[in-house]
Amino acid sequence: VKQAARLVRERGVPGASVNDVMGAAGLTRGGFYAHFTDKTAMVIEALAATFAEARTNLVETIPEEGEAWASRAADKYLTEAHLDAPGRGCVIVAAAADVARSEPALRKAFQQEVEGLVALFDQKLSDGCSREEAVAFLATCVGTMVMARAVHDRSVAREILAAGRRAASGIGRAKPRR
Amino acid sequence: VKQAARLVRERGVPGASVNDVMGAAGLTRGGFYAHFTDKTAMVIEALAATFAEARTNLVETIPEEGEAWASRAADKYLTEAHLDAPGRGCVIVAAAADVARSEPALRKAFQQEVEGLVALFDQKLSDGCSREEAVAFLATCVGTMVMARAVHDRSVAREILAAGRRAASGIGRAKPRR
DNA sequence: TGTACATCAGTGAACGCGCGTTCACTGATGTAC
DNA sequence: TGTACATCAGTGAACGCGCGTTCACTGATGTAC
Repeated sequence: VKQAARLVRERGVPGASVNDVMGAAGLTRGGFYAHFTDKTAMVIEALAATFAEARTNLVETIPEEGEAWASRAADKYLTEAHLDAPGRGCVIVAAAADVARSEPALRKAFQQEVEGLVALFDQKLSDGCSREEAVAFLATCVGTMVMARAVHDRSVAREILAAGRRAASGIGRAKPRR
Repeated sequence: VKQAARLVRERGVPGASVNDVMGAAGLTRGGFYAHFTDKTAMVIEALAATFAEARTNLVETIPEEGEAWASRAADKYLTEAHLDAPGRGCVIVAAAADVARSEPALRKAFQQEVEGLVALFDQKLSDGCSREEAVAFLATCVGTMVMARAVHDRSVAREILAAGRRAASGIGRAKPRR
């Protein structure tokens, strides 16, 4: 029944209506409250599922560490395939702006998931890098995808993705001494 | 009548209802179509107004160039004041995800505005920097603010802002030689 | 093995509400003569 | 200067629609005896 995860990513939190989620699961609207207390509860469960997916895709699947990890993760995340498949992509890109306008319960759940992801990133970047760089890596990836999705022409989207890939890849790199 | 600009940034595109915009302007719902052909047309005008604001705040107001500009612009953009005042803040943060799900006309207008802003950033970064770095600068700032807004605790938001500030400030910097 | 009953996921109609848009209208303004 | 008329921003009721949620219900399942 977590078609919710797909619809939240495709259409945002307000766009993922109870009707449509239940319909996508082959059920009718009324039965919803046998599974969730609330629409918010559904969104929170969808967050958990999609962040788990992200952990698998970006951390468990990429064996490298440090700079090499950052480079491979950025290359995997900032692709046209990801651009074109929001329903199977990053939930932060799709829903963070909605979460920002939502009730504290949802924001709390979101924060917890983000912190978990940052902790994993930090571990991967490890040597010589701080949590700060893990956060910056995530923010750069998210910002890049948000902008690439919003733009009209494919060529412009590609330019944005390329710029983001370069910037994010460099984050694990030892800092210039100056 | 561009209270629209404020409401789009506070509540997103679907959240800025025709009723509320007209109400905020002291008018009633029916008169809307004497000013705009469409809700989309209103959003497009709101975009134009808010991007103009951004150009003033981040380019015209900051005389420095190159690395110093990036540093000052990031410090100005990634503040708690901006975090707390979405209605007077960056429209990309508030609405890019909505634009990504909207009709081509809106996406086209958004793209044009983004390109204008990137061109200005590029000019400011000028020596030794490419358009690519102007794009990365913008993406990093946007991603940072999006995440900082969505998180629940002030302390976490502050951490994210600080990380973004550091990453964005470094973007005008001469690259390490390696 | 066979009957009686409790459980509970799922149904579908209904609720009150806000949305974007339309439409016949009002009433102040400005021009024409 | 004074009357007649066109313009058009703004009004407020109405439209069809989809939203989240509720509620009495159905019907398959599993347990108790």
